Amino acid sequence: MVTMRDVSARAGVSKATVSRVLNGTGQVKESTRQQVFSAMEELGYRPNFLARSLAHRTSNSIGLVVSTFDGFYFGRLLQQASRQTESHGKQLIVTDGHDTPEREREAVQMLADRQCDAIILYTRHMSEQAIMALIDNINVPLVVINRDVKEARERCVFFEQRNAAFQAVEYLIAQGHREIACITVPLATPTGKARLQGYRDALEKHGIAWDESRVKNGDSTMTRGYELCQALLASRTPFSALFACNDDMALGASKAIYQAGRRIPQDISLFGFDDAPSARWLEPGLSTVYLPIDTMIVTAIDRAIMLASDQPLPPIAPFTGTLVLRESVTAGPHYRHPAA
Amino acid sequence: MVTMRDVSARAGVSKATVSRVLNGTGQVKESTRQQVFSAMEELGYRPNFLARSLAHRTSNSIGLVVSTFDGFYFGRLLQQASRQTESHGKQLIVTDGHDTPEREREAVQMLADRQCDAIILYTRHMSEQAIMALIDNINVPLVVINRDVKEARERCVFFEQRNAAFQAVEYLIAQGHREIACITVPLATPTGKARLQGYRDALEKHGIAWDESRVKNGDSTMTRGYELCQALLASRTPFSALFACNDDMALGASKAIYQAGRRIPQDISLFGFDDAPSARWLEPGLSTVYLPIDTMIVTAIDRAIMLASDQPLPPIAPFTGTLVLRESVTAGPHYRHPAA
DNA sequence: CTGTTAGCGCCTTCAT
DNA sequence: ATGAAGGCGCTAACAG
Repeated sequence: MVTMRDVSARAGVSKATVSRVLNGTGQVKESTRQQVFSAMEELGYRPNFLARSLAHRTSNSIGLVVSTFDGFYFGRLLQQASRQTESHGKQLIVTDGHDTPEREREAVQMLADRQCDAIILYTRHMSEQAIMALIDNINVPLVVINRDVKEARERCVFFEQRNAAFQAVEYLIAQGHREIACITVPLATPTGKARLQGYRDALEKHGIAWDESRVKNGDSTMTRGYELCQALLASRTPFSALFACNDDMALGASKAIYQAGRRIPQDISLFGFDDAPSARWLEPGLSTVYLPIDTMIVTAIDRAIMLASDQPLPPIAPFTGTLVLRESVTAGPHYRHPAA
Repeated sequence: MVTMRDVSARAGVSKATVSRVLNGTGQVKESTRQQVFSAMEELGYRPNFLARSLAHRTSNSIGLVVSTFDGFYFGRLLQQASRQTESHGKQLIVTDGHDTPEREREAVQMLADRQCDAIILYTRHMSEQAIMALIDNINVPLVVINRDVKEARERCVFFEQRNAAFQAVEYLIAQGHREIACITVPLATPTGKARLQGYRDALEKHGIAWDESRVKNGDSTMTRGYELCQALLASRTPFSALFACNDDMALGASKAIYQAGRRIPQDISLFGFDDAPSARWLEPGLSTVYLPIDTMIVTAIDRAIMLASDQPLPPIAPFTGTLVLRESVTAGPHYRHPAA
C-alpha cells in the first residue's frame, strides 16, 4: 500500500505538505502542489479512508438502517437515500435489521461504532422506549423515520398512517360499501395498529358496526393475503369490499377472489396500501394509498446532516398519504348517486 | 468519547491489558479480566472501530456494489447477502452504482478505500475491460457477479442467461407457437444481449425465420413493456406468444393485451423472466424463469471471503435457470398432441 | 501475566 | 510556504 510517506518522499516534501495539498488546507506554493500531485499520480496513491477518519474524527458518512432489504418499498427508499446523501458529498452506509427489534438496535450500534456522522433508523419493531434509550446512549445523532417518538419529535420523520387508512375506507363507504372486510399488516407494529385503527374509525364515523369476523390479521405477504382472503370468502360473512393493508396482500387476495369465481370490482371491490410499482399495471388497476417515502427519506437525510453539523432542527409536519384511485373499486350496494 | 485509556485508568491496568481482554489475545488473569470488564461496563466503553481497523489492517467487512437498489431483485439479493456475511462474522457494506458504469467503478473504489477485506461487484454496465482494470488496480480482492470475465473466471459468479432464454422460447415453440414476439431488456448490457440471443437461437433451431418486426428493445420497466406491447399489437405482425425479457415488462405487456381486448393465454401466451414475487399471484400466473440469485450471492460472498483469507478458489460451474411454468402459456396454433 | 514501546496512516499545531 | 513533532484510538512485539 502506498502511503503519504511514499508520496512525500517522491515529491521531496514533508508529509504535512502532502496533507495540505490533499485537503486544500493552508498555503502551498503552486509549483510544489504540482510536484505532489504528480507524485501521487505516479505512485497511484489513494488516501486511507480509515486513517483519515480517525484523525478527522468524522467518517463523512451517514448510516441508514432499514428493518429489511426485502420488498419494493425499501428499494425505492434506498435509491433515493443514496442519491440524496451523495448530493451532500457524504457516503451512505446501509444495514438491515433482519426484521427484528434486537437486530435493528445492533445495526444502529454498529453504525455508531463506525463513527457515522449521523444515523437514520427506519424501524418497524423497536419500542418507543428502546428508541429513546438508543438516542441517549449512542453519541451519534439519530433521526427516526416511520415513527413518532414524542420525546424527540423533531428527530422524527413520519407518516399519518391512521388518517390515510381512514380516508381509504371512507372512500369505500362513499362508494356505497358497508360490508367491508380488512386484512391487516402485523398488529405488533405501530403501522399495523394505525392502519387498522383508521379502518375502525371510518366505520364508526359512518355508523357501521364493527364485525370481528370481517378482519383478519395478516403478515404483509402475498401468500398470507391469498390465504386470508380465501378464509374470508369461505366464511358466511359477506363483504362487498376488501381493504388490504398493503398492496402485496391485496395481490394475493385478488388471486383468491378470482379463484372463487368472483370478479374485481364487479363482485368485490379491492383497496390496497403503499402504491407498489405493479399496482398500476394489474388488471384492473389497484386503488391504493401512495406514501411519499421518497420525500420522507430526503427530509430525514437533510435533518440527519443538520444534526451532524449542529444546526438546529426546524419543526416538521407529519407527511400525509394520497389516495390513488384506479379501477379496483366500483359502486357498492348502498351507493347513492351524488345528485340524488 | 470514552477510550481505552479511560478504561485502563479506571481498571488500574495498562492499555495493552485492556486490548488483550477485548480481543481475547494473550493471557490475562481472570480477576483482572473482571476488573477490566466492569470498568468498561461502568464507563459504557465502545471500541472505536476505525482505530481498530487501522491498527489491524482489516476492517472485517466486505463490500457489495449493486448497479441499483431499485427492484425486487436487489432486495432479494441484499437480504441474502446481509445474512451470509454476518454468518461469517463480517459486516456488509453496500453501495449502489446509480446504474451507470462510472458510478459502479467509483463505488468499488470507495469500498476499497474503506479497506474492505473483499468486494463483490454486481455490474450491469461496466465493460469486461474496465472490470479487469479494476481487479488489477485496487488492492482488494474482487468477486464479480452476473458477469463472465474470461481472464478471471474463478472470480466470476454468473448465470447462463442465454440458455435460460433459449429454454423458455423453446418451451413456447413446443407448445405450438411459431409467431413469437419479444421485448428485450437493454441491449447495451450483456444480460440483454444474452437473453435476446437465446430467443434467436431457439427460433433458428426450430427453423423459424427471424422477424425484426416482432422484437422490440425495452428498458426493463413496466411502462415500457406496456408501450412496446401496444406497438406490437398495433402493428400488422401477428403473434400468438410474447417473450418478455423480464417480469416487470411482462406485467406492463399484460395490461396492453387486456386493454386490446385480448386474453392471456387464450389469445396470447406470455412468458417472463426473473420470477418476480408477484408472478405467481397474477391472474393468470405468469410463466417465467427463476434465477437462483440467492445461491449466487451466497457463493459470491463465500468466495470473496476465501479470497480475503488467501485461500485458493475452487473452480465453479455457471448457474442455470429454472423454468417456472404457470398458466400464462397455452397451446398455440401449431400444437400437436405429444401422442399424435 | 502485564507494562512499555512502537507503530497503523493521516492531521494539526507550532515553529521556522 | 514548509517541516518537525505529537496525537487520533487501538494493536503488537518485546521485555520482564
